[in-house]
Amino acid sequence: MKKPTIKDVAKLAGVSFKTVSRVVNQEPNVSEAVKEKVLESIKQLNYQPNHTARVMRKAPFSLAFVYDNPNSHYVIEMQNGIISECRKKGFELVIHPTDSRSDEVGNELASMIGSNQIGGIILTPPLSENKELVTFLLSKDAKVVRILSGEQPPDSLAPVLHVDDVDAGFKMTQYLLELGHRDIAFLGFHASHESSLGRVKGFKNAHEARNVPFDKNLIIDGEFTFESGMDMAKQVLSMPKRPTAIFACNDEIAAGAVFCARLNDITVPEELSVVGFENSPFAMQTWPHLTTIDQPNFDIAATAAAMVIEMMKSNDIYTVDSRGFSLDVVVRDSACKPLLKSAI
Amino acid sequence: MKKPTIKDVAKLAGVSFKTVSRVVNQEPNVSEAVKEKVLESIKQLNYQPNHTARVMRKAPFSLAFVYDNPNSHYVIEMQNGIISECRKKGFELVIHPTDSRSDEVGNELASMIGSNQIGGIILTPPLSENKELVTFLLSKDAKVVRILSGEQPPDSLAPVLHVDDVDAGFKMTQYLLELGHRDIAFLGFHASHESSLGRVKGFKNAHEARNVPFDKNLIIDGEFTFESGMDMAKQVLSMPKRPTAIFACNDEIAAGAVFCARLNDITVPEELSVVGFENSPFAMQTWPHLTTIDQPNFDIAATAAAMVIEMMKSNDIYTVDSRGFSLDVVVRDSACKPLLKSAI
DNA sequence: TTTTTTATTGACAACGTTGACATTGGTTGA
DNA sequence: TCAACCAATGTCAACGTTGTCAATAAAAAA
Repeated sequence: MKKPTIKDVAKLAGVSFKTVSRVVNQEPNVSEAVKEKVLESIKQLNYQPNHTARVMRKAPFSLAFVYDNPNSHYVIEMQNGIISECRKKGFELVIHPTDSRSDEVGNELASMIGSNQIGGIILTPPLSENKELVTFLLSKDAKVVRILSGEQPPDSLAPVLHVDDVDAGFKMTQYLLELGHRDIAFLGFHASHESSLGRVKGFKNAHEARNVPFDKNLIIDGEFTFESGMDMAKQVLSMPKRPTAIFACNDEIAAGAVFCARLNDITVPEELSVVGFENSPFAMQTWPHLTTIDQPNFDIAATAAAMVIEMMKSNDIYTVDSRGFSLDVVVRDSACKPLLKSAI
Repeated sequence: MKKPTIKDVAKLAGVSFKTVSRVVNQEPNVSEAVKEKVLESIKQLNYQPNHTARVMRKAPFSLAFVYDNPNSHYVIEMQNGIISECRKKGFELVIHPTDSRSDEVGNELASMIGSNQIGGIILTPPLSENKELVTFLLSKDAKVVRILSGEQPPDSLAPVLHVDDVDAGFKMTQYLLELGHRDIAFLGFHASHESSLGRVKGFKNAHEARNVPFDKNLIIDGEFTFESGMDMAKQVLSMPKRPTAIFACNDEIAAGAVFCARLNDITVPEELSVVGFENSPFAMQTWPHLTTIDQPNFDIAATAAAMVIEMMKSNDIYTVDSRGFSLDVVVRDSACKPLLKSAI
């Protein structure tokens, strides 16, 4: 009981296999009668076009999602967004986690492209920041879409889905300033991490917009992890003039900061407001629930997938436009008005 | 500048394209001199075998990872394990999240198999518990490997990677009993959830093995979520005879329970020990860090992938053996000896 | 009616690879 | 010396599609 081919269908329907192909591909110029007969035979034999043969004659129907990110929540949300779009369009997704520091990324991807498996690629930070990589992939005839944080990149190599970190950092800082905080620490600055650069920039901008001076010493370097969050909070909380609020560069750092505050008998939010960034599950599993920034990862990813697919389908120079996404503050319970100084 | 084919290489090396094919596939009976010449040409042209054409002539080189699981950490660990194995063997992974309650799963997968994209399938709970589905997939000539929790299934349809929940539940309960707890609540029983059945069974067995009676009312039904964990803990903590320990069916429930205890001014672990299951990131981001059960997801997944690949390669009836994985208690800070009753 | 156009269908090659089999030339064993 | 063998290489069909172009029949225009 072998898999039926297009020829089996043709034989059963009493037409040439080319006609069947036409019906399957919904090409014009097939008479209603024949079309019906063919469809009937297809159903009867439970025929399914051989995807592989089809790819060989036409173009790849797969795209790759490339990431180097320890944050499983982020990855899954992105992945799900991409998959949902792929399903709709009949494309397949290949997952490609990688180490952005290794030189192999390019070669690995090139080999997938070269072997005709992959037609399009979705790049997330920090890989999407690597222009050399993008140029290289472009030279291999792949369609590339980048998801980028931080500031809008100046180049137009490939479409960008831009997550406006500067604006989000601004909004969040503004929120804290409006609550009355004047000494806000920023945890998780990372010079090589584009999105942290953007968030810091928004942080600074918000201060300037309100004419609130900010202390550079309150911008702390660190990783995007819980442990690092603890360390940084420790640094900040032992300062002579202890800040009244912490702007953590992501929720894990925030969770670490809350944890550290608790270890030092500092109550959150009464004595210390802590806000996060990302709206990951951690935000809801810390006490108090974290006020944070929500990032519509699913939608971003789905849009990215739609773009790549569009680019793969219309193979001409026609370029899809870049898009920006703005993020919003999700108010929960980890930030409130600061206590009066005298009360501390 | 088109992609070079095997014929281009052949022309350059001055041999027939079949010989090139032999070199590429490392077949025997090629003289050293010729082999060297061909390899040289391959390098020079940067030739890459066309994966698609290869699949068409031989068998699929892709396998699918099918899951229906809201837990991103679990999914990513599994996924990474599978991918790492796929990389080694030159296989490609297709991710297939799905809704286990829908009837479409079978059809979706059948369509991937039928179209020659997928040769093997890795099924996780609860899909792996669905014998009908497994039988159906088997009938479509797919290689299937199941990852199952709970008790060893009696059938031998397809190889199983069995996670020994009963044993793990036993170990954890034993740990609590040894600490001196006698009133232990079990949060997160779910009749349709195989692994919860296994964990409860281990829970009961441990009590019986030590001749400790247990109260059936302390086994609470609920979902595997933070919110549900809070609800269940609330139920249990308001009982007249409040338990001294909580065995949560996963870390999220445990985190919810800890949270709930805190809301009720019950200190963990002094007044209430709470243990989790899974060793997810949440376990380290709750205060105190959760004592929990570690599940080697990466290894399990990698083994599963190795099995499917083995089955795909050796296409005969030769069956890969099922395997069991035992889990261990990770002792952290959320459980300790119970206070004397008089002290409560 | 005859010619031209158009819609429908089919024959055949091509995609890039591997499998089955044929050919060549050299080595072995009687 | 010659048959038998074997290693090395080549020829050609096949995999299941789609693209190109030709052939037919029907409809429209002359």
